[in-house]
Amino acid sequence: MAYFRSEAQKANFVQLEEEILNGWDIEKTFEQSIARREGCEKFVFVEGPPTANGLPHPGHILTRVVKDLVLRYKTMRGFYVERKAGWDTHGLPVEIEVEKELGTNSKHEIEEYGIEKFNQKCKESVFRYEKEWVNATKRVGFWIDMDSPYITSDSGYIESVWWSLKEIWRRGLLYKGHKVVPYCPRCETTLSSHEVAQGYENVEDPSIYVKFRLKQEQESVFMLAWTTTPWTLFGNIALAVHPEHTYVKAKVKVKPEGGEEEILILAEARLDILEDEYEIIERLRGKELEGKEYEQLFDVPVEGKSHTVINADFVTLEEGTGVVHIAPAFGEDDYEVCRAKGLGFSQPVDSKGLFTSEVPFPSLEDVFVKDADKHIIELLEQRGVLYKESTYLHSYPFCWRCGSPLLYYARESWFIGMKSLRDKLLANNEKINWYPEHLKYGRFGNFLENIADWALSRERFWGTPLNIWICEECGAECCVGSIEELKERAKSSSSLQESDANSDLDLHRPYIDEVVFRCDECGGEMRRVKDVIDCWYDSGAAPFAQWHYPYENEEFKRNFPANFITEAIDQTRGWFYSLLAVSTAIFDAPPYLNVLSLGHILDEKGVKMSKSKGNVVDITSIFNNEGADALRWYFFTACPPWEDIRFSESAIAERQKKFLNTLWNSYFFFVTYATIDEFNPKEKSIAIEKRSAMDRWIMSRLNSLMKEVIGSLERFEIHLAARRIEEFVVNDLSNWYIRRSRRRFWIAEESIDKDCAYLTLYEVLVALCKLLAPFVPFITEHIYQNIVRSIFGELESVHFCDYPSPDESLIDTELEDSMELISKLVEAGRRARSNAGIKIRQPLKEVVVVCSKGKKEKVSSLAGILKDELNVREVKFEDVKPKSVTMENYKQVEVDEATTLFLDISLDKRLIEEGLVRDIVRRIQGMRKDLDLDYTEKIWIVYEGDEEVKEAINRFSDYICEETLAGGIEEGKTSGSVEGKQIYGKKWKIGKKEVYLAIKPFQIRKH
RNA sequence: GGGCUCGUAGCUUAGUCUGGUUGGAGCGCUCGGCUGAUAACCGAGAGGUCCGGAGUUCAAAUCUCCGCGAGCCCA
Repeated sequence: MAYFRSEAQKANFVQLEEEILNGWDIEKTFEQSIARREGCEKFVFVEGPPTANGLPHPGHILTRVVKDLVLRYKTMRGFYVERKAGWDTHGLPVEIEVEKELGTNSKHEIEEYGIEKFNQKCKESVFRYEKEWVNATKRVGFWIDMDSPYITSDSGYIESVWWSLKEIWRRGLLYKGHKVVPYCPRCETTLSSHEVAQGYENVEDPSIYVKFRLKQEQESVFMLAWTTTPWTLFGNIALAVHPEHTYVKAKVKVKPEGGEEEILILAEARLDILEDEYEIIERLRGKELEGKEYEQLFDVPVEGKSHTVINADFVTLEEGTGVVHIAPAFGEDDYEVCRAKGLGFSQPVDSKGLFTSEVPFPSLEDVFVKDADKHIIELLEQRGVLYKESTYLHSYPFCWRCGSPLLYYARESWFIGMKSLRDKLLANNEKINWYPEHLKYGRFGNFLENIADWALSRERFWGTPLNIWICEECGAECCVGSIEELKERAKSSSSLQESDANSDLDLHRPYIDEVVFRCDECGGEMRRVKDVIDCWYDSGAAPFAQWHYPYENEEFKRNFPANFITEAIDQTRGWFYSLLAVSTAIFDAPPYLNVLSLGHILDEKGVKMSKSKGNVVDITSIFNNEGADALRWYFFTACPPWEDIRFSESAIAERQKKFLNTLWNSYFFFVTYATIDEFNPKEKSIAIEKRSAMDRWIMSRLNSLMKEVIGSLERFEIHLAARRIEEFVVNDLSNWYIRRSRRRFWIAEESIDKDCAYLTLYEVLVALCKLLAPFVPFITEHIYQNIVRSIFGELESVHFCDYPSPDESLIDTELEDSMELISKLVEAGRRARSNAGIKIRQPLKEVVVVCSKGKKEKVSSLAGILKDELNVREVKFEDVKPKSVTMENYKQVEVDEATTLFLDISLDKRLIEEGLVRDIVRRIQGMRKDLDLDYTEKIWIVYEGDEEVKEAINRFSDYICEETLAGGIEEGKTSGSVEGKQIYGKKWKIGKKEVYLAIKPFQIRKH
């Protein structure tokens, strides 16, 4: 009886994977794999929620397989690893997709279309590709619970987010201010940085040097400033100089027409921009200029203090004059520095990018700012404050949708005061392990050091509504933290809509906008701030909001902080930050303890794969051609997980050929012979120490491998673990152990040695299967089902097993070293043969190894291997080269400094005869294969040849028959058929001899 | 413009932290061999400005600085 199912020599991985997926589905293997670990120590994972309004990209697949690897590994290591899927549903990216569909171009048009209908569209759009996501997730083998995911637009989720915002508000960390944002005046919307990055173009802008006259000076003294955006001069509030740089007062020799001699102040390092002759009359530090007042350029109303020289570290000397024109309405740094210095603000531009009536020139009113540059330059000239004018080539952002130049523009915004939490952020970051490590104090740490307040609000539609109500009468603020509180406070709860799916309230706009409160202070009406919040806050709240904390809090407490999260590097300032920011603000604790940052996927040419570049490889074709295991294995072995990875279908196919095929071949070899011999691992038990050196060697290698793999995985050095396994499979197992041990499996009779070989190979395959299960879950499951579950039924899946742990007592480093030396000697011997032009099939008399006594002792027990591999009758080890070893008869090859190998290349009649016999055997084997005979099928052989051939065959007929499974070999002319059975004959040329060989299958088969 | 990371053969990469034999593999290429794991394997060969330059050192792919190129993040 055969204990294993026979396999095809050539694996069909795709079909195999589909069968496994089906099996997992039926047996609920995923669910069971978690349930079986209930009560064990938890390993907490948080899924970074993707947005399903586009197709999954290879990069998404990469993060999914890395997550899967780690979670499967931890489960096998005995942890209880729950995995809740999540969907990110809010935000501008979603709105833009819908806008494209509707053809709308501005907020105004959306409002006309109707916020209710628009948000409904967004809600639908966000799950448009859910099916594709679910399919790809399952197909690649990512085990995650997609039946009860967290969804950021669910009322429960929003309620938790509201709770957290109220916590922040109560601590006085949620405030209203201005933020300078990239803004499209035509679409009347702010753009995310991602969108801005898409639209940079090189353009020529005016480059002008403007003179600002200092007050309270005897002579005409001007600060000389440089700008490429003349229109922002109407918003000028200050001039900034660097406190430490050296500035000069330069007396310009040429008098302007009708004017007096002028003195210009600029950085000494920028003096070469002056076109006229000058004389330096004074040098001073930037510090000394601070506080000087200057005359306003144009008469624009300003609230607060203004028009003084200030100090700022961001001033550089690489371009301009070292004096920077500051307009807080139009620049981020400008805004920040003015805020910090308590300066005023002026905004002479409306939300469409047109000058308002605050500009003291009727001709400019309602003119688009970018169109006004020329006119403004003329005005400056008329006033005599334009020093110099030219043009400047630089990159400037344009709206990727409509092509309008973007304006950096101050908008009213709600902020979370992250700056005040800076030290806590840094302290919590200390508790996090970053992989790779450099991110901790590098990109991420630097970012935290310079953290700015979080601009939380968005003047948009589809998002978590900002839960702040303001009294129209007295300005009192109120922040709502739960649905209960909302209902209580609402004047008329009839305006709250029931959503159709469940009876939860729909907390989105426009319904929530209708909810009006009565002010506790003055009895007036309180209305909600119209904004929604940044969707990054939504996902940053995932650790608690996915459990609806604090309204149902048991799960959260058990799942905080996370042990592990991973996403691509671009999330450093995205999700990795938003998680830490929210968690620090609310719990003052790190939300995750280990974070693995992944590289990006590049195409074959090393260019980042992106939709806009059109170089995205279609994942489904890989699933259908190479399969998920091949894809996974490629991702794991190609490079360290944190580096960018080049990706192409051919690279995956290559990896598959190398590794998966070899693994399959090893497994196929075992199953094939185990079936022939009816080997049953359950019935055999032989202690390792009783097995051969080869067996003990592979077991030692296996246990060393386990140690290294576990070590690497604990450090997320996935590539090292995977590459080590690949080396083991290809070099140690397939190319050495199995190749060397083949003959032990072929022996027909029962023998202890054969049992040892079977048991060893079986044990290695089973352990390897478990070791590989987190990496390539399909093929390992397939192998496990056939060779383990069918025999030892207790664990139904390889993914229920414990991860193999090394048995130190089986690691024999001395044996491993000896084998390595043997392998070196084999290589050297082959080199010698190759040099001498003698093929390996030709037996030779002896090989002499000259080496130290120590080496001899180490390897002499393994000399048989060397004898076989080199096809020599005898192997000798000597301390010094014997006299009999001469240059004429021996080929000499250096192995290492202290070891030399001499191969006897002299041939006698007997050796030549043996060589001939082996050639004949080889030809017959080839013919068996031509007929596609079963490995166990017996044959008859008939031959024809000269006397020498006859003699050789006669002498070695037993050997020939044994090797070729022949019942007999006889001389004779053959043609046509013998005993009615078709005969297969062929004329061969062996060396200079012609030999005719014919074979005929036996009637009776062994099976 | 700033920060971080990366740059080794036609391609994918090891080695870089901790300086020290002749920079090591795999794929591909050329030649030879082997053949019951066979779309596998073994041997030999061609192929390197270790991105460029400078410095430190007895000694630099490795350490330092300055460039160049790529990727990401931020302006």
